[in-house]
Amino acid sequence: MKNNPLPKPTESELDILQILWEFGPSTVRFVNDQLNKLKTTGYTTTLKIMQIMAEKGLVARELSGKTHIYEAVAKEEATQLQLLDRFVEKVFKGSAAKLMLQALGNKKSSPKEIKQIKKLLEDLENNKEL
Amino acid sequence: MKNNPLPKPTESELDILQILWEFGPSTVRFVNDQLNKLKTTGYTTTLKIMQIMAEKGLVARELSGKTHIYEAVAKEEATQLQLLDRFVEKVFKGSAAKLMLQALGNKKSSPKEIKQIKKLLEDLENNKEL
DNA sequence: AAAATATTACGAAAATATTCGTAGATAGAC
DNA sequence: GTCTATCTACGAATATTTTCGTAATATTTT
Repeated sequence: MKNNPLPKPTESELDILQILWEFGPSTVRFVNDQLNKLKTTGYTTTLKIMQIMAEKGLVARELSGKTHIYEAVAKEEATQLQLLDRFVEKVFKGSAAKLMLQALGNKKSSPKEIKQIKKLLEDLENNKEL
Repeated sequence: MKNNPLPKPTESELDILQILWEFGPSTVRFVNDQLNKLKTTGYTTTLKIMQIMAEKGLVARELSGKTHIYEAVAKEEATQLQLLDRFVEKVFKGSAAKLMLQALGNKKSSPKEIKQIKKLLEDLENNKEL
């Protein structure tokens, strides 16, 4: 029994995962309709990518009548974290702090979000271990 | 006179930019040697990518004797920010706060870095505009 | 100057990702 | 049943990125 880590999704695959995360198990038709709110994509293109994702194990599918229902196997937080690690490594040479300083300094965050982050920082300061 | 925004660098291009940012203007030979500390890459491969980067405007080059000296045109902070924007959009659907919560919760940051971030957050709270 | 060494230019091959046409299968409407 | 709409499978075409072989040019060594 294989237990390989899931591969890094490509950009198109990530678009599809976002939809499956948001709406739960879906048909290709539904996913394609959602995708087309952002960019035009042919039905067979979406189908093909979802088939590839199934081969890679990023999604699972189950037959329901004549159509397949696709479900994300890659979990949202785990995938985000995997991509974040890579991104920090590649772009910020491993310095998550530098990333955050740039993100905070240049993006508007709501006061509520800022409070949330401050609280987390205090927790981090008090509790060296998390 | 053109003033187009610089294109998003590919992964290999980013590896090269990191070296030029760190060491300043360099020859292909030097960049390739540095790259080979991370992964094996043939000299002509590095040369080709740097030539493409010059076409795109990501780097500039100047002849010095027989060799070219390449220099980053894309600035480090601006490039990081450009990539960060894209990344937040694609992976976190635009929520920088969510990204930071994940990054803070899962990465170790030094106390000094945490203080730095806290200070920035206070500035953000006091001064709605930055 | 000839030989050895290092560099650039060019283009093609390989690897990866994306797009879509076409054919065949299935389900529902008539 | 037959017709129509929808879906899947398959493979090929396109696009992008990465890799590298080869030839031409220039520099250094002997």
